[in-house]
Amino acid sequence: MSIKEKTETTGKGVAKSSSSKLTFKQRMMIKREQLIIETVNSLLATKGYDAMTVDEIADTVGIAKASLYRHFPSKEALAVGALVDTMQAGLDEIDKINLQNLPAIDKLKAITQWAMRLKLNQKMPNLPSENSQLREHLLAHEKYTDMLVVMSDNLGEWIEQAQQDGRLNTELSPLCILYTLYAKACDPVLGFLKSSGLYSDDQIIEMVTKAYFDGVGKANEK
Amino acid sequence: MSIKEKTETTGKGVAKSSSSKLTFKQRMMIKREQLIIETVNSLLATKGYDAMTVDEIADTVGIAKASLYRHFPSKEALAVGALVDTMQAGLDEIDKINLQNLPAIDKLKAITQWAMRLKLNQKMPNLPSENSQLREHLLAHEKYTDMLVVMSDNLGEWIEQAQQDGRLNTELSPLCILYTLYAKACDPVLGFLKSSGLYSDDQIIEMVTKAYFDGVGKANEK
DNA sequence: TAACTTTTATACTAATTAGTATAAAATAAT
DNA sequence: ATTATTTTATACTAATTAGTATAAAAGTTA
Repeated sequence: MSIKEKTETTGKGVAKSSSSKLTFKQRMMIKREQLIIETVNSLLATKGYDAMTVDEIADTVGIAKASLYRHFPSKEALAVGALVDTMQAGLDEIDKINLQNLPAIDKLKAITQWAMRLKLNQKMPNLPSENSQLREHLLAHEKYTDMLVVMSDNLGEWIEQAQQDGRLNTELSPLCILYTLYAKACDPVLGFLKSSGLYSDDQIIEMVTKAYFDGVGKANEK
Repeated sequence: MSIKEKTETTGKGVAKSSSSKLTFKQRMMIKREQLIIETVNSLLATKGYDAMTVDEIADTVGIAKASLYRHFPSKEALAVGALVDTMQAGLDEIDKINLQNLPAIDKLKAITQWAMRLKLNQKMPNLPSENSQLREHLLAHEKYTDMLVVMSDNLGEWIEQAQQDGRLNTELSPLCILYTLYAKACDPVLGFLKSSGLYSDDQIIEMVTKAYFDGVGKANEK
């Protein structure tokens, strides 16, 4: 590889390189990297990290394994890349929601439903289990933890605002609400309801949203 | 092994053998099998099926691997055994709750909290992910699916009763409520809140119960 | 004590899989 | 057309791990 046109990718984001004009090759590189990330996310969503194999990723993307390792140096880097990508998508969505002038409670509903739709479409990677190697790596990955902090800060503001607006249960600590919100992104209920075949995706999202915000108990004589 | 005192175990439950009088050896066998199951459940709770190794199980229990394979013929059988055991514990708990004369809504709260406490104590095995081999095996295992049906029937009755009592949200289908209830048994929120170090187990259970039944939204001006 | 059974430690196998090496094929650039 | 670069297919390695074989040690029964 010649030095003068080093493509500088491997999950670090080609888009951020100095020159804003990209060569055709670089654009292809980005495109393929996106395809890889999507594939990994889908596999993480359906099989989980351990059961997902690198050969499988390469086959699904439709490139050789060697080419895969040209983008990402290891299986873990692939997974971290996918998780970072999903996190970035979440941050982008938060920005988008912030542009609209909604009450905080509706912002919270919007981001929750965005995450649930991702999960329903099997694009939301499963969280690595508590003792996994991946978990450690992820929490050691500065970019990821930074994004997590930014996201938590944003959501935290919404939560506190919604509580001040009297639209969120003030008996629950903001932290507790934050965590339950994150949990919606990996709620197995969505998959259960989907596989029952009784409901459309929209119906499922509506039901679970209602259950989450209004509770399953009867307090809803609005 | 002599035929006349074949111990007849490997997860099928020694207790059900013809003679009600058990030899010392048989009782030891049962005791050890319980220890194995507990260990597997704990490992399934913390690491998940894929990351759990058979050598690890043997080491943790404190017996040789060969002895482990005398009880269970495979790693999958170990996991299924553990899951069946947890399911049985749930059914037992349901029976216990049914003996008390509680309103259906309180029965539902009781079983939910029982499951959450198990999860908090890392005794609740993680559900196998959607595409896993284990999932298939589990759903092919008649005993397990039978138990699942019995449990669902029981919980379903409670749910419908609670709805008739006007204590459960009737806008949600019983199926939806059933699934959200099952999901509480593997809710990552419990682990998050615990690792925050801010709350006791009881506080966590109280918070999550409140969030679940009353909702995070503000409808609770009782 | 002697015969028998079970457990253990150890070492093995066979399969899987992350990651690498390499040479041929394909693609791009001059 | 020729040269340089990238991709691919293939085969390899080293590590892990489920499951088995075996012989010695421990324990049980007569």
